[in-house]
Amino acid sequence: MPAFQTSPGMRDILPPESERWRRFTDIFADTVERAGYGELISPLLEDLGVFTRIGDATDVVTKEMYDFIDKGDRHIALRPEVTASVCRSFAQHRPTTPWKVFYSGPNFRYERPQRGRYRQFEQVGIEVLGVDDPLLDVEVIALAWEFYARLGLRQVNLIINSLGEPDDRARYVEALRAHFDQAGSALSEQSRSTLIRNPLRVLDSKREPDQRFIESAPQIADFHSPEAAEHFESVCAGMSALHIPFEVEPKLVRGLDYYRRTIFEFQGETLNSAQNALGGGGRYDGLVEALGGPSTPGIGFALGVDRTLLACDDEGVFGPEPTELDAFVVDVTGGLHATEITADLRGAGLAADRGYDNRSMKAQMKLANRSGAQFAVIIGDDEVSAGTAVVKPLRTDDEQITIARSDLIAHFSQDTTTGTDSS
RNA sequence: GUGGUCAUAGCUCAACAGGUAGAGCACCAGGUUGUGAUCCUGGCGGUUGGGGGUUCAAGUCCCCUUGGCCACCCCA
Repeated sequence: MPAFQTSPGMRDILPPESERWRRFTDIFADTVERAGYGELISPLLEDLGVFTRIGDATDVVTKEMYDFIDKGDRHIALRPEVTASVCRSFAQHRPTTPWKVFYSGPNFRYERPQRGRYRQFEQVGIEVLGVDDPLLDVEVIALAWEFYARLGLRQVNLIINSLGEPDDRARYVEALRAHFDQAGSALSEQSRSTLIRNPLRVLDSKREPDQRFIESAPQIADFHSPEAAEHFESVCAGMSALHIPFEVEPKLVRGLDYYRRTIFEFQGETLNSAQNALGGGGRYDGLVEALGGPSTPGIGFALGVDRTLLACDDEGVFGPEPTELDAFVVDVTGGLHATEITADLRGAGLAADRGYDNRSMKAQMKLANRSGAQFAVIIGDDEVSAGTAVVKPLRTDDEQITIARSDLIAHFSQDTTTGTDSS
């Protein structure tokens, strides 16, 4: 056992898995940049107050926050999510609207880790501030949908709901409270304490005794104001126009208190664990104001990288891809020639690696094979005295050839431009 | 935070009812006097997560501790 290991819920992402992570964020960035979103790079640390605005009834704020006092007596927290930071940034810089941004990076929540749930976890997401249009809701959801499609994921279920305007939501919460109060002690103990803090969340309970009360609970749709109902109808109509399959789930409430009106969640069909939420989001029209900015509508989503990748594993899509090398230089004359040749190849824009420590030819050829390189470039005493190099194909049965050292770069440049074009 | 379960070589696992640790893969070296991916041979590698206890004897039983996983909770 090593002297040190990662602390709970933290882990190293090693190659080749890390390459897949980067490709994941690259594809995400490409997807949303084509829709007019620009990247916002915001701090991992914020004033604690930025996050307490998320809502004091959410566990994310009350018990999962990593916070500390810094040397200047400021109360600082590691971000548990990014939406609040985006709104803080908007309130601080007052960019012109619509402000369409995306982000990717780590977030921190102090929870008990398990598969698909870590204390440091990666999310990608987008946020749009300053637009009330329900067709923006459609665009936002559709971009997530498109991203899943680009990864190759097929077994993803989209569920949506509307929490109504703040007043609708408040009336609904009271109705729920009254409903569950009737149940009295028949309700599970945990749900009874949840009921005091946040009646909406009782709908999330998976405990058996609660189920029949959840079944018979009032429906949010009955509390929608005409405006909220119209907004939601437009969202559904837009989704249908794009032929994106979705399901309206009246019991979907989501965890963060700032949500208003449209909310949605993507669930992985193949993930039968409790951590099946691949991503989710919704409208949070009051959040910028709560952070000291002007009254501004907002909507966005966040997608969990870990869980999405787990779903990809289950579907056998978007696997790690081995790094591609054009050449691996085997030099059994001490290594100085390999130093020159790899530098030349790399300088010409080719991908080249080499063996070290002047190991035996057999050992270096094994490395060459394992490296995934297309060709081995072999330098021995004969080649040095003749001023040549041996080029041996490693992926085909073609014969190796001997060419002049001076022709090496030209040979490879030609071969790779006419050869495998992976783009 | 609560409950359950597990922890043996770098990885995946084995070791009858307590008797002093083994395989496959990986890695290294040879078989092939310059040439990998196959095959054969050999080698490296573990104070059995850590600490304490019971016993003549503990990977195996008991307690504590650390960590993983699962469920609750919550969410990505």
